[in-house]
Amino acid sequence: MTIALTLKADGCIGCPIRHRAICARCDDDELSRLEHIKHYREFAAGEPILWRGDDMPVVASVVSGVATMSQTLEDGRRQTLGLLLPSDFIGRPGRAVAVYDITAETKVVLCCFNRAKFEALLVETPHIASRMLEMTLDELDAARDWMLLLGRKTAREKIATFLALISARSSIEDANDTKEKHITLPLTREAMADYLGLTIETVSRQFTKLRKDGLIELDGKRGVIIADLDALRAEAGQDD
Amino acid sequence: MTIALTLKADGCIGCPIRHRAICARCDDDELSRLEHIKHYREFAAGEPILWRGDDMPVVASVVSGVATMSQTLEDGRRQTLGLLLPSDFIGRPGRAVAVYDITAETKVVLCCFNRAKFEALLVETPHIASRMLEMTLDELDAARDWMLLLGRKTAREKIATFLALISARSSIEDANDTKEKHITLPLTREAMADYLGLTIETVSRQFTKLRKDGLIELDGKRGVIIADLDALRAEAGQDD
DNA sequence: CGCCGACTTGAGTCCCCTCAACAAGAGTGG
DNA sequence: CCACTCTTGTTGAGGGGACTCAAGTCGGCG
Repeated sequence: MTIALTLKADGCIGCPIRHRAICARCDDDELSRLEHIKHYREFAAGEPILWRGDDMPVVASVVSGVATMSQTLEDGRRQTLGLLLPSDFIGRPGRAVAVYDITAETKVVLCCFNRAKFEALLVETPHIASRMLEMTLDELDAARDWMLLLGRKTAREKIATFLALISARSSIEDANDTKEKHITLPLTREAMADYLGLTIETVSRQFTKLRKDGLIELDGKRGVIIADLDALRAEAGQDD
Repeated sequence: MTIALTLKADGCIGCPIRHRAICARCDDDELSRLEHIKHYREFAAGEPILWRGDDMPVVASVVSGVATMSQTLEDGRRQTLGLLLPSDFIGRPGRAVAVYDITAETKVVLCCFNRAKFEALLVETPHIASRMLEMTLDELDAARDWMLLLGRKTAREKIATFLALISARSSIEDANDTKEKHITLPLTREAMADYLGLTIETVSRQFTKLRKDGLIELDGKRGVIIADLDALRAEAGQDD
């Protein structure tokens, strides 16, 4: 809710997501135009960022932290539709009202753009429009891959897939590629269950089983040491 | 495999998907440029259109018929990722190799464009690029809605959702809005099972149960009479 | 007529869910 | 420092919904 003061001078140069986000292909001129309509917002872990039905005066890029996008049935059954990691985009051009809930799972910093002004830029600057299309197509592929997991994979395969995913994601940041890999889960058991289409108890049981089978070790609530990444990937049930 | 001769003179004017497909916003000039790089292809019911790993020299719009996009695990478990109905787009700009299988479920006619030439048009004509982005965002929403179904809905809710979907889709074409609504399923039981993340037996059993509960009547293998659409929608488990 | 594919129905099993109790921290305040 | 609470996670027992395996039905077609 408070303005983030963590990014020095708020400059796009030196921004951690400068080369991966919606602005990735912008030249200096385009970047300065974006810079004029942007502002940062920060959310605490667990804080709702957006509810379905809310007005969306802004679109945004995730600068740091992890958020989730989810959808809920009348009786409370919830399905997380995707993780929102640094450089991911929130909001849809041309849409004034949110259709999904967005929740900060850790402390999250967003780089927000006034929606109307962003839409104008989208029309005027092909570099933003082409990047927008590319990112949307990537998200579509990710959503479709997740449909296979939700529709067809077993609980064990789901957990293994998730761990392999987090492992791959954290490799981008950490360069240390030792055999035994330590990762920090960005989600609670409940958030993982919502993401994987399981219950919290099943998630917990599968973690225990993978530990007893020697594939992983647990280090507190959020720490996981992946003892054998290849074996874990084999458990994930690859597509043909 | 054979060139379609069903569309008179192959003209875009009078094309059944002229105002819904990727070309929806094109002016006369843009349309004639598309017209120069297009050709029709026809596939029989059950025929594979594309396998994962195939080269994709073309992108295409579905002109008529129903195709499915699916993904398969090593051991054969298959998940359909989406229906491809008239006006839907096949292929991804910038991608030379297919990542999903595409199968004709009924006789299908495609309007194909050379991929390289289409990509050039995408850069040059903003009307195509903006429509492409809009269609991709719509597909992303549809995929996310389906994730809720796959992850959280019961078999009965899945079938009810599917029937309501087909009913809504066929309403666009048929104007007759009688109380008792007759629809023709575009998929076999097996294809429905793949789409809904179920087995063929469970699909069959749920159809029988809905019939015994008086919500639908069955008319041969492919015909369904929806006795009470509102009740069916209530069974579909709406989101909040 | 007989075959074939698509569909239905039945019996039994299993994976995951539900309900419940318990454990392990992390704060909080006296 | 410790008692207390609250949140988060683990583990157990039992049940149910969907799956597996198997047999039977139906309609279309050569």
